[in-house]
This record gives sequence, structure tokens and C-alpha cells, in this order.
Amino acid sequence: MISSPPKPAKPKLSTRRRLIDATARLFAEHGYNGLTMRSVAQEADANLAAANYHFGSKDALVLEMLRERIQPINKRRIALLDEARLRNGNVAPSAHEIFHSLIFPIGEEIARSSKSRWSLAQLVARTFTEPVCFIERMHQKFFSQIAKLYHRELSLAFPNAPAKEIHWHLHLSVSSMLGALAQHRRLRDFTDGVCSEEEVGEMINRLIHFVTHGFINGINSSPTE
Amino acid sequence: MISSPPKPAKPKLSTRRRLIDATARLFAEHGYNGLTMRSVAQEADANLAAANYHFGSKDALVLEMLRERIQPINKRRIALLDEARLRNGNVAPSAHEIFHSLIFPIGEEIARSSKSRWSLAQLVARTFTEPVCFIERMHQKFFSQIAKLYHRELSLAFPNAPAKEIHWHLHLSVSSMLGALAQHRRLRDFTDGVCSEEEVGEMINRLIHFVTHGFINGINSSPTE
DNA sequence: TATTTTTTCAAACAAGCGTTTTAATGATTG
DNA sequence: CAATCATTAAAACGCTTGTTTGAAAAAATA
Repeated sequence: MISSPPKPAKPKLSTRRRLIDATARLFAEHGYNGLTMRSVAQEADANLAAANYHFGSKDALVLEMLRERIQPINKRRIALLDEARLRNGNVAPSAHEIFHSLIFPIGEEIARSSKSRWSLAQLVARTFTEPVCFIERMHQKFFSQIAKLYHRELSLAFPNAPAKEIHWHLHLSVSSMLGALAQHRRLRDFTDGVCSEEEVGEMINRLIHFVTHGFINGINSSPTE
Repeated sequence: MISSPPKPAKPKLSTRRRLIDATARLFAEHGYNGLTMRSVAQEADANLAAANYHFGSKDALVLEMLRERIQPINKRRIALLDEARLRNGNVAPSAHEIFHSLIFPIGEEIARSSKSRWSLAQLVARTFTEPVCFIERMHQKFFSQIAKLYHRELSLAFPNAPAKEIHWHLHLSVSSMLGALAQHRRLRDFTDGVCSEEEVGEMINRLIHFVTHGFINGINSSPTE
């Protein structure tokens, strides 16, 4: 990490790198409309014009940041699904394995980004809350195909369940996941200080269990009663 | 916009009323930062200065709108809880009854506001996603006490569960509720057109079941495994 | 009716926004 | 070294933001 004599403490990443990271932090905290080019420049310790020089526009900057953050998560999801399939001898993974593959990679990424740990959780959640059009487009671009993949996977795990029921409960499961990620910063306040938001793994495990149970029991019980 | 003879069909609500309603619609759709005084004035068919005249500032306008929308829901929640307690002969309500009282009032309000039906769902969800400080303060103001009430109620329903477990799973339940409300507009896209977001009751019922099952099974299974 | 109060309206304010421009710097290559 | 390139920097560009102003209009009170 440290490049010895001339530059003692700070290796100082490239301007482009600093801009993207700053964008991620600020986007997570303030959303698209609350993020300004000037705040990005200041946070990244760069010039105001640098962002436009490197990315062309605010839209392109945020889009690139999102792509960089989300794509590895999706790849890891597919890898975990494949692992589970292989482990079971090419039999369909269980609901728990499926939701583990869906949620666990997010926990890994959160744990990896030690600085401002929960920034990524907010970021992923914001992708679904932000009303800006290009994010909706992006959502379809990055998440619609993986949604179809999970629907297929769950159809194999619950061969007797109607497709509509799987759609409904997968939707509720994803919504719960995103809601939990978005809400996590409020855990301490919400629980009056009883629960702490520091431990990533605990939250992810609880979330996986919660969603799995909600899905299984929802699928097996009467649809609309 | 042609204004026919005198005033034929429209009783025309007060400017103050129109401003609040317009604020609700625009806040739901674009969030706090995406909502502008000019867009509010246009949507409400009022002058730009009217909002500042009636409310003093943008903050005060949005705050008043939120207060007006959220308080009746919380009152209804408490009423439903009391009903359930009375029906059971002062015995603690079941988990399903508790989550019904938590979620059902939102469905009622959504169904009541026929114009732009899902606006309220987005609005309630935004309350928890918006990063703006005064909304966080407001959140504590309006929801922290009712959160304590539900924790108490669930402690009675699950006397053997540790307080921390109830805190965790109540948090997950509320997060799921809000996530589902926020995500609902994407239901059709997410499910490839299979599920429609038109029927309020269906979504609310499914959500109540999903959350109830997630909570019960989460509480009864091992905490962190 | 006359007078006071409340509400509307058009115009302007300073501040902040994304973006562009132009010049100066640094690094790389011939 | 000279020359070409990539990068940084400061300033300014229109435009939009929330808010304020002062006069006109409407409503209420006497």
C-alpha cells in the first residue's frame, strides 16, 4: 500500500477513481438529485471540471459508478447459484440456497468496502427508490434479466406453485431485501439502541431467513384467502 | 385550458388544500429534492408565491403535508389493535392481528385516495428513504413511539422471545412493508406483466401474510445459527 | 359604503446547479 | 530538447432553485 520515501502516507488514487468513489458515497447519502458536481469534486479533492472531463456528464458519472458497483454482485449471485446446483448434483437449489445467493453477495460487498461500510447498502436500495428516469432504465438493464433467472430457479424449487404466485412472492422478497438494506441505518434508533447495525453478517443472515420463510409459507398458504 | 361560462363543474378547493395535495403527489413521485415550489404551484394551479404565503417555506409545506397524511394512519393502527384486544377478551392479539393492524390502514388510505391511487404508497415509503434531515427528525417524531407500542404488543404475543429478537424481526417486518410499498409500482415490470398493481387489497393481504410468516418463523428459529 | 384584512399576482432577488471555455500544467514521446 | 498528448485549474456561461417584494385584487368587517 505505502509507497515509501517520496509520498509517505497517501498513495493518492487516480482522479477518476476518487471521483467514482466520492460519487458512490454522496449518491448513497443524498440520492441523485441531492448529489451535485461541486460536492463530488470537493469530496474527491478534485477540480469541478474534472468530472465532466472524465465522464462527460453527471448522468454518465453516476451510471458508470452504478455499473461498477452492481455488476460484480450479479456475477457473484450467478456463481453462488451454480455452486449450489453443483453441490446438489445438478438438482434444483432449495429456497434457502436461492435466497442466500441473492442476498449474501451484497453482504460480501458491504463487508469488503470497509470505509463507510453501509454506503453500499443504501446505494443498492436507492437504485430502486430514485425516481429519475435513467435509473429506471438502468434498473431494467441490470436487474430484469436476473429477476427472470430467479423466477426460473424458484419454479424448479416449487414445481407445484403457479407462476403468478412465484412472481408475487419473489417480488415481495426482493422488496423486503431492498427495504431492509435501505432501512438498516435506522436500526439502532428504531430498536431504541438494543440492536446495533455494525455487524454485517448478522443482518444478512437474519434477512435471508426472514425472506426465505416469508416466501415458503406465502407460497404454501392460500393465495388471497 | 378553456374556462367555460362562469364556474360550471369545479367547486375548486381552497388554495391551501390544492397546494398540499399537489405537494403530496409531487413528493411521492420525485422526492424532496425533486420537488420544486414552481412545480407545486403549477400542479396546484396557484401562484408561485402562494406556497410561501400559506406555509412559510418549502420545508414547512412538506412537513405539514406529511403530518396530515401520516397521523390518521397511526390512529387507525391503534384503533385496530384495540379492536383486536377487545375481540379476544383483553388477551394479547396474535401476530397476524398485529401486522394486520400495522399494514391494513395503509391499504385503506390508498384505496380511499382514488386519484393517483399509489401515490400514498410511494409517499409513505419515501419518508424512510429520503435523506433530508428534517424528515429523519419527523420520522422519530411520528414513528418512534408507535414502534415502541408494536414492540410491546409483540412481546405479549411472544412472551418467550428475547426482546432483541423481537426488535430485529419487527425491524425486518417494517422494512419489508416499506420496501413493498416503495417497489409496488415496479410490480408489473418486475413480473414481466404477470402481476398487476391495480388491486390494492390483494397486495396488502399478501404483504401481511408474508411479513407475519417471516416474523413468526424468524422468531422461532435459531437467531444467528 | 368605507375600511381593514386577507389573499393573489407578476417580477425580481441572490444562491446554487450542470456544463463549457480557455489557459496552464504535467507527462510522454520523437 | 522539442512537441504532442492528457490532465488540471479558474472563471464564466445560462438556467433553475427557494424566497422576497410591493402592488393589485378579493373578502371580510365596520
